[in-house]
Amino acid sequence: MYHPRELYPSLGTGCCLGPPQPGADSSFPPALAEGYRYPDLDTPKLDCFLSGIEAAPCPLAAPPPLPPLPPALGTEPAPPAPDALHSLPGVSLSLENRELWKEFNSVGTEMIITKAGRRMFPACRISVTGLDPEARYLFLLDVVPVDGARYRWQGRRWEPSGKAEPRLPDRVYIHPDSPATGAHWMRQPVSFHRVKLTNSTLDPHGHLILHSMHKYQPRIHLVRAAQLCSQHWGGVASFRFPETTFISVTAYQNPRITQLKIAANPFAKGFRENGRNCKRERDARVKRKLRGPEPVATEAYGSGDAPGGPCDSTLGGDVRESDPEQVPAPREAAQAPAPPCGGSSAEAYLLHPAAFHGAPSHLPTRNPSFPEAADSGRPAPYSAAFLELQPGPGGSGYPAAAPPAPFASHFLQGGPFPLPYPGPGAYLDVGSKPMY
DNA sequence: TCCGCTTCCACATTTGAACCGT
DNA sequence: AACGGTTCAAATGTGGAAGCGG
Repeated sequence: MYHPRELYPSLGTGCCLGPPQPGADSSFPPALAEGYRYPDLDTPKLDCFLSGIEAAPCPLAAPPPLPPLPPALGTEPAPPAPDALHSLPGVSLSLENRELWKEFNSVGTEMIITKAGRRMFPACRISVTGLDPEARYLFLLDVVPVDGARYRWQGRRWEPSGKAEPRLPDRVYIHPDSPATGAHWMRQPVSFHRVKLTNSTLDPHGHLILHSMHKYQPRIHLVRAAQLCSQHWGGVASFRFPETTFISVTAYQNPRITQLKIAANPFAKGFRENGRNCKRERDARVKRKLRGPEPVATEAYGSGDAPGGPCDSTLGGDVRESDPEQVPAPREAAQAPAPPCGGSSAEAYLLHPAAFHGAPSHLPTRNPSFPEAADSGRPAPYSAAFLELQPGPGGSGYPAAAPPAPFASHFLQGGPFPLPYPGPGAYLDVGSKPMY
């Protein structure tokens, strides 16, 4: 485990990362800050994100660089701990399903992206320790490009193939339990399994927008927030797990990844060797179609789960069955009274309909009046909309496909703040990168 | 025009939430 | 209120067609 103070000694111990406080000096050019603002929003409406966050004693003007990302996929064993940028002393995160991620990473993880949005699998499943049980925090996730290259599958491995596409607006997924107390977050693992990835630059749902055939790195951000709404800032911790690096694709390139996904993802059960959608079954269906209707005999295979049958699974691994991510908890678990974050892992997230999917389309965007959540840790059942920040007239100054910058850079660079708070489970655009 | 790469879409199947009746 | 069955939306990878550029 890397301690943040070791990674970022420049932060010191008394410095919190945060937006410029009222009256505080900031090196952020006012003109540039202006570029982040919504022309159609009244300033007071912006006061709804990260409100009540405790004042940072020492806002920083420039972000410290993250350590270099790992080299090519699968070429080097991932370090056992996340890299972190962090002003929350003592807080540490660990990747719950790290073994599964490592398995994918050893092959070269690929994530499907579609216009409608596709979930990540494996999902980031995090356990956190060291939080103040009484304080409240937000959990965020974003995905940043690893390098400035576009990749191509060369039959056996991924290789850089030219320059990356211009970087898209950054969007941040806000965990629907946010904000919740430290005790709440530490009670059980925090799952981001409902995060969706899309390649649609005009995506209206707020999914995280990625380019196909590019390498990305998910990051987890923890923000201390005393209340839901405030103009103050209480510290941030950003983590990334090198083994979660992936290449976005619109169709799987590496058949080994396909096999792993089918074997590990319960929704792909039908494609396993004993599934009715396995290749053998599909071929048989095609033949039956060509020959015309005839008595269907597929039931002879039974449920497909019977051991020793003609389609015995050879992929259903031990890891998968023991991994809570692949094995949904019994339905009773979801029905039983559970703590807000889900006494039984991800099941609790099912208590927050639509929240993980970002903002429902019928909800107004840029909701300025997100309901104050009582300290029950239970967020409102619906999220507000995501927000999209366009580059301002001053220009962002970011090169296309720039190397990943710390999430906190948005704040560290002095603005814009406060960000509009789109509500838990929604996505927040903090992008300042030119789209084209 | 051809070819290769990439994207898109319909499809069958599985899962789980919602609904309804008992 | 609890339970069980049914329905339906959402999720999965597949495979072929379409689009695009060299």
